[in-house]
Amino acid sequence: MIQTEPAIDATLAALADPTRRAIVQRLGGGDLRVTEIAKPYAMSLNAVSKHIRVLENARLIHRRRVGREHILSLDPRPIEALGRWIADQKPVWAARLQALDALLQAEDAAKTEEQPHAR
Amino acid sequence: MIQTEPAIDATLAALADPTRRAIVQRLGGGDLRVTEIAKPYAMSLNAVSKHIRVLENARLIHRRRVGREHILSLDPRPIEALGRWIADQKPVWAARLQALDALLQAEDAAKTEEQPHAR
DNA sequence: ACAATATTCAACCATAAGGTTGAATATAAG
DNA sequence: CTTATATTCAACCTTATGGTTGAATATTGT
Repeated sequence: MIQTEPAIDATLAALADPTRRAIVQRLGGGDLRVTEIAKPYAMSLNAVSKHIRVLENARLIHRRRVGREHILSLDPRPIEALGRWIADQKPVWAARLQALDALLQAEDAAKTEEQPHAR
Repeated sequence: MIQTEPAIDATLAALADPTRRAIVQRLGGGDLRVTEIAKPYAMSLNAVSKHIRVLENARLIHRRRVGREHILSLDPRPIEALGRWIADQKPVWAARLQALDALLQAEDAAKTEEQPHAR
């Protein structure tokens, strides 16, 4: 049964961009305004604004308006959900890891064999 | 210091697609050939072949040719690395979660207040 | 040798993603 | 009231993504 979890889709897609992942990390240290978030980046404020919007749609950050400033807070819950998804798979993977190890060793051996006492 | 981890980029981007995530999950049960992987999907074999290529480039699966068949094995290590990345952030987020809880409660209260003893 | 099977390559298409610039909006400060 | 600040909206551009179809390649079975 092929399960499609749309929430995790958004989380993964949002985190796949390095700029956005950096923003998430910075927000781990505390709330920031849009302009503050944008400061370290070479790109335009508008581009950062868009990234923020993506993170917001993925429910990774939460926006609260205080006057003209928009203050962003990190909401770690979707990432924790992702962590749980990964943790859940772990037992399944134990067997795969072992099989893979054997496989890779065998391949390396074969590759070495390929050029017999290479000059 | 804004750290950019290109390996994690690829892992996240590869997993962000539901088809690819399903493939990863199926491979958790054991190795499969390309055609076998493609079977449950409505899309063309070619499309699946492309997805497989993406997973391969992200080092999430490993391909071994046996005659005309290409046998794919899951390599869970990049996902485990992702799990570690998430686990590493966890302590940082504890504080954020608390702050967020308070914030959301306050907002709900404000929203309820907005319509005083709504009819 | 020939046909069938397993898979990729190549070209193409539509839409999404990430970026830009310039104008609009909302609030704050002089 | 006027100006400055914070932020988004809108339009546009380029490149990436996910999909298609048709042909090519490699291997296996008859």
